[in-house]
Formats: sequence, C-alpha cells, structure tokens
Amino acid sequence: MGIQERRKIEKEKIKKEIHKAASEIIIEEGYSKLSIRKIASKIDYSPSLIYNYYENKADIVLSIWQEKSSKIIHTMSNLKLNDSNEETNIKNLFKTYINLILESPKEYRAIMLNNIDIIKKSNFDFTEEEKNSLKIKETKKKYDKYLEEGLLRHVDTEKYAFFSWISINGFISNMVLSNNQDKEFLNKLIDEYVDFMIYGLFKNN
Amino acid sequence: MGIQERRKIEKEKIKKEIHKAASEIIIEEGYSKLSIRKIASKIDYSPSLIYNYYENKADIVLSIWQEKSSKIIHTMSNLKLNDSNEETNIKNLFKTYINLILESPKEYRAIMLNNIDIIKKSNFDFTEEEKNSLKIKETKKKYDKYLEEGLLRHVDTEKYAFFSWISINGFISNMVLSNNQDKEFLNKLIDEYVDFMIYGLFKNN
Amino acid sequence: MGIQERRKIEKEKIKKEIHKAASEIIIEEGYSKLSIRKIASKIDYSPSLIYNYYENKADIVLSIWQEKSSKIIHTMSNLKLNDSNEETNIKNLFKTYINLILESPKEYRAIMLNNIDIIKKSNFDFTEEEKNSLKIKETKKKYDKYLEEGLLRHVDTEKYAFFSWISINGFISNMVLSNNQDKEFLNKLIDEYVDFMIYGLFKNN
Amino acid sequence: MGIQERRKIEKEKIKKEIHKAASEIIIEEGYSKLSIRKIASKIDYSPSLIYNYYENKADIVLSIWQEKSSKIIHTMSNLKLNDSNEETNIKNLFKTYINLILESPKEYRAIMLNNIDIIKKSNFDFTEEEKNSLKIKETKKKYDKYLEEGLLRHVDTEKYAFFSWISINGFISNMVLSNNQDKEFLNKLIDEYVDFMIYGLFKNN
DNA sequence: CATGAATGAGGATTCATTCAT
DNA sequence: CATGAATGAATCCTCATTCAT
Repeated sequence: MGIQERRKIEKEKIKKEIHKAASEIIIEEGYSKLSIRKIASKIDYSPSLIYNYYENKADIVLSIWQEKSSKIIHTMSNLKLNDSNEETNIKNLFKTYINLILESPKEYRAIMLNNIDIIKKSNFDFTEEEKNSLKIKETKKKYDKYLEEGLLRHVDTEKYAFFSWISINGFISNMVLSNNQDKEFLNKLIDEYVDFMIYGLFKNN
Repeated sequence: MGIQERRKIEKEKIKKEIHKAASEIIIEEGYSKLSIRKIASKIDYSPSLIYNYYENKADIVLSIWQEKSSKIIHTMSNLKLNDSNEETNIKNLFKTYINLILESPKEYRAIMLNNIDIIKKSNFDFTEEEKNSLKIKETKKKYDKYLEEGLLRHVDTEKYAFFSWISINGFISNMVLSNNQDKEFLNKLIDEYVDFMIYGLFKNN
Repeated sequence: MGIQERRKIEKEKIKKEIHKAASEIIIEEGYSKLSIRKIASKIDYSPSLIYNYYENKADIVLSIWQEKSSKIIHTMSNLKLNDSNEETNIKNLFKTYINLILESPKEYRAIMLNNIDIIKKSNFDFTEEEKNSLKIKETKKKYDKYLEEGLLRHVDTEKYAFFSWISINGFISNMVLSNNQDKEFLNKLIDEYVDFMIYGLFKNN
Repeated sequence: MGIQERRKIEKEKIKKEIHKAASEIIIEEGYSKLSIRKIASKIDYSPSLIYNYYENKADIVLSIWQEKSSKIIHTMSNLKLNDSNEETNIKNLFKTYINLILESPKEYRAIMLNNIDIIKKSNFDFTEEEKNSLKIKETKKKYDKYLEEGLLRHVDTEKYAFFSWISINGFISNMVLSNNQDKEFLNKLIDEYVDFMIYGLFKNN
C-alpha cells in the first residue's frame, strides 16, 4: 500500500467521522441544531478542518441523505419476493420500504421537515419526480404482471402504483411525526395499513 | 368615518401586510428562513415596528396558521352531504378537504413541512394528535353509521378512519409538492385517488 | 378656582402618578427594570404622555431621589433631642437617620447600586461632598458642645463627626444589601451598632 | 520559543486586552454600561471575537473580579502580625485591607456598587453572606483571643467583628467615592479612622 | 494536514424618544 | 391633552466561512 493510498484511506476515515457526527446531531437534536462547531467538537477537531473534507454544511447534509437513499435503493433492488401468494409479495414490498424508513425515523423526519434545498431532487421525498420514480415504475410492472395473471381487478396500473406509494408516504409521514416508540404496535399498524391500502385491488377479496 | 375608525383600519392594514409578508417568506423560503428582519425589509419598515402589531415571531406564525385553519374548519363543519349514495357522500367529504388545502398549496406545504411547535395543537396537522383529531372522529362516526346500515364490509372503523386521513394526507403532500397547475388533470386525479382509497371499503364493489 | 388652576392641579396629579409608579417599579423590580413603557402601562397611559410631564427617564429618577432626600433632610432638621443624657441624644440622632433610610431600603438600594449619573451630586450618597455635608457639620457642632460640657474625651470633633457618619453609612450599606426583613432583630442590631460606634467617644464608658 | 508558545502568549495578550477594556468601561461608566460591543470597539476588534476568548459577558466580569479578589485574599492570608501590642496588630490588619482596596479604588467602587450576581459568592463584597465571611470569622477569633488575654472589654466578639468590618467598608466606600488623591493625607486618615473605630474596644484606653 | 484568529451577517427583542395628529 | 406610529440604536449571542500560518 503506497503512501498516497494510505492517505486516501485516512481521509476517507475522517470524512466518515464527520458524516457520522453530523448524522447523530441531526437525530438527537434536530437539523436546526446542526452546526459546524458542534460537529467539530464532537469529533475533536477544529471547525475549519471540516472544510477540507466537505465544501460546506449543505454538502454534509447531502451526503447523509445520499447514504440513506442509496441504502434504501439497494435494499429495495435486491429484495426477493418469493411468496406463492402475490398479494403477500406486494404487501411485503411496501412493508419493507416502510420499515427501512422507520429504522431511522428521526433522521428522516429531520430531513423531511427542513425543506433542505439541496435534497429536493432526491428520489425519496415526495417531489414532482415521484410519478416517474423508480419505485413507482417497479410497482407498476408488478401490478401489470398481476393483472396478466388475472389476480387484479381491472385498474390503471400506473396510476394505482402511484397512488399506492403516495398513500404509503402519507402513512410514513404520520408515523415519523407521531414518533411512536412502541415497536410491536407499530408493526401491527404497518400490517393493517398495507392491508387497508391494498384490499380493494385484488380480486379475491 | 371617525378618526378612530380610520386608525383602526390603518392598523389592520399594516397588520395584514406583516401577515402577508411573513406568509410569503414561509412559502418561498421555508419557515426556517423566516425572520423579523426579513419581514420588516419586505414591507419597508423597521424591524421594531412589527412589535407594535404582533407580540413576537411566534405570534405572527400562529396568526397565519389560524387564518388558514379556521377557514378549513368552518367549511368542513358546514359541509352538507346529501347524496343518496353514502359512498358518494364520504368521497365528497374527502374531496372537499383536499380541494380546500390545494387552494393554497404552498402555504400548506410550508406549514406542513415544518412541524412548528406553536401550531402543534391544531386540528389539521398530522402530528401525534392526529388519531384523536376531530376529523378522524367525525369520519369514524360516518363509518360506524355505514356499518350499521350494512353498507360497509366489516372493519375497525376507528382505524380505517385514521388510515383514510393519513392516506389523504399522503396524497395532498404529493400534490402540494408536485406543484401541478393543471386544474382539470388535478380534479380527475383527486376523484381517482379517493376512489382508489375508498374502493375496498364498501361492500357492493 | 380658575380653569388654569384646575389644570395645574390635574397636571400635578398625573405627575405624582408617574412618580409613584416609577418608584414602585424600582422598589419591586429594581432600577434596571424601570422603563417608560412599564410606567405608562402601570398608570394606564401611553408612554409618550410621560414626556409631557418629565423631560426624560433620568428626570423621573431624579425626582424620586429628591423626594426621598428632602424627606430625610426635613425629618433630621426638625428632630428634637431632649434626653438629659447627651450620649442618648447623639445615639438617637444616628438611629433616626438609619431608620429613615431603612424605611425604604429597596429604593435606597436600587438607587445606590445604579450609579445613576444624575444623582451623583446629591447630599445623601457617599460622594466627595460628604465631608462638607450638612449632617457632618451638625454632628460636629454637637460633638463640640459635648466637649465643652466635658462629656467627651478629647478628639478632633470634625474628624470624628465625619468618621461617625461614614461608619453609619457602612452599616446602612450592609443592612440595605443584606435585605434582612426581621424588624426586631434589625432594631437590636441598630442599637448595638450605634453603641459600638459611639462607645469610645464618651468619657464615662 | 515554539510556535505554540508564541500563539499562547498572543492569545493571552488579547485576553488581557479584553479584560482591561472591560475593566476600564466598568470603572469609567459603570457596570450597567458595559457591553460586548463597547469592549470590542475599544480594542478595535469585532464583537464576535470576544467570544473566542470568553464564554460570555458574565465570564469577563467574573474574571475581573477574580483577579482583584485573589490578590486581596492572598495578601491577607499571608499577613504577619508580629507586634507585641495586640491592638497594633488588629489595627494593622484593618489598615492592610484598606490599603489593598484603595490601590485600585475605582475598580472596587464600580464592582462594589453594582452588586453583580456573578460576584455574589465572593468573600469580599458586602452581601448577606458578610456576617459569615472569612474575614469576619478570622477577626472574631482574634477578638476572642484578646478577650481571653484580658485585653478587651467584655463584648460579643462575633458581633463586634462584624461591626468592625462593616465600619471599615463604610470608610472604604467613602474614600473610594471621594477619590482623594493625596496619599499622605489618606494614610493619616486611615490611621485615625482605625483608631476611632477600635478605640472603645480595648480596655486600657 | 490542521488550526486559531477573525469577521460579518444575522438572530430576536427592548427601549427611549420623536412627531404628527 | 393624549396617543399611536415609527424608528434607530442597543442588547447578547451564534454561526458559517475564510485565511494565514
């Protein structure tokens, strides 16, 4: 390992420390309390050091959001839905997503609530790109397949995929903001909500 | 018109200017960017003037929210649902609410996204009180009635009322954020969304 | 009574209201909390009214101080010291003064502590004029008389008059700042202090 | 001298500049006029700089007082009173204290007159804790010893220790406020005052 | 690479005061 | 006579950021 490589690794390490500290502050105290000073003091470096690793504060927040997003994208992309019952499969898809977000509700909430300019384009907030977002397209494909297989009552699959997701977002928003800590109750609620949302779609109900 | 009356009107006028300026800042830049200085500079007065009209910053924000919510409350309270088909009635209830909010989507968006402490008590945000909110209770009552009348499939009416509203909020959030201006398209989407959401509930579908 | 006279009386009345309100605020909340607005709201007039009766804030404070001073001067001037024992007489002189000040310790304290420019010249704080102040001269006269009468051990009466008063002031300062509310204890302490201070002066001790 | 050391010295220098500027403002204009802006403008730096050296305004004031009081405490603690005449010893104790304070009368005056919350705990102001202060206790001990040795007329030693110090404070206050610059005259006055105060206490007078 | 020094802009309030009405 | 409107200066403090070292 050359010296340059070692330096790169070292650099990456500090970058991650900054990232982590910032993330923790957001979770624990909220985005509005995030400050460069606070990050610096948390990692025991001077505030100015941070500017060697990130352009500015927004850059840090963006990186937090991107990490979050990419994890969600990755998990969702690699999700295996193998149940023989397709209704179960699609419900699991939604539940997986909901659970992913609710793993770190405070972070999501903090970012969601702060209208941060730099994050607006992301795939996971409810912006105008929503309709064209990957997750909607994927869901539409599934609905199309179910339709073909005669499982679904006749609907506009694209629209219903879209509706499904924005409803899910409504549920998530509410859960995130209500800050309910009771895991068991929450899981039951998730199940019931997905049932509620999907009920009318499948023929055999 | 006496001098006192004229003064009162003048006072009201400036109060409204402040209100409007603050509202615009919230809409355009987000709540976190709202400052007394900014309001003052927008209305071309000194910052201290504002304190002649409002107690403090919170007071301004509260007044914005109250204006908004009182209109919604009033309209919803006086809503007449006379259709012979109860499914239509409940759909109209949701549609009315959606339309009310989408009248000033940016304002709603700004306030919705900011979870402002002072506004927490209100009946129309989606905080933890959501489940106990007036509109959910009212909807539960309707669902109960439909259930009695044999119109509804057997569900937990309270839970479904709650789910209905958080789904609606998901839809509204998306509409608000997507900023779609095409009224006709929007109305069709609203119809379809409410159909989607309500479909599974009623027996005869 | 002419209209002008009535006006004058009315004017005087409001002036006194302002004076009283200001005094109360100083006593209850301290000089640093005194503000024109607070005075105005206490007397249920607008702040600007006050400027019809007093030049400015300093003017009000000055008038409070002057009232206090003139009362002290008046009482001290008219004090009758008739006891057959001259030591008792001089002690009563000191005690009267101490009690006068301690009647409104908070007011005294507030003014004493605030280094108010306008009051600096007064006869009753411990400024450079102290040595030439009326009360010292009077006390010297008494000491001279006692000396003549053979009651006093041989001292520089002027200096001892001066010393007496600055000691008294030390005592008062301490009492005022210590804010002791126990009247009985306080009276005993005053007695004892004056004893302590005077003890060495008189021959027969 | 390493770079770190030089930096430290530089830092200390500015800290002292701030300290000094604040002290001067307090002396010249009074504590109530002390402001961060004023300090900053006096040392030709921006107000925010000050927060790199002191936590806040209170921190500055505290440091001024601590510097002052620690010197006094140190000198008084190490004072050797070896005279064969105990009356002389106790007089010297008082005189030393008086002289220490009168070394920087304006600063003492400013602080003394302002009863600053942050300073309340100190041993050298004349607040309610006065009676329990170290110097009073020490003086009581001395008086007790003199009493045992048959030097003192019979008195309540605690009370007289207390009275002694508040009288001394009265004297100091007066000297400080009168701003007399004539050292020789002042020294004579100090002698005479302590004589005056102590005279009645000792038996052989 | 890391940092300490420094700043300027901005945050909410408070207040005495003036002035036209 | 009384006041409401308006202001400008002041308060402490926080922060992101730059720059020389």
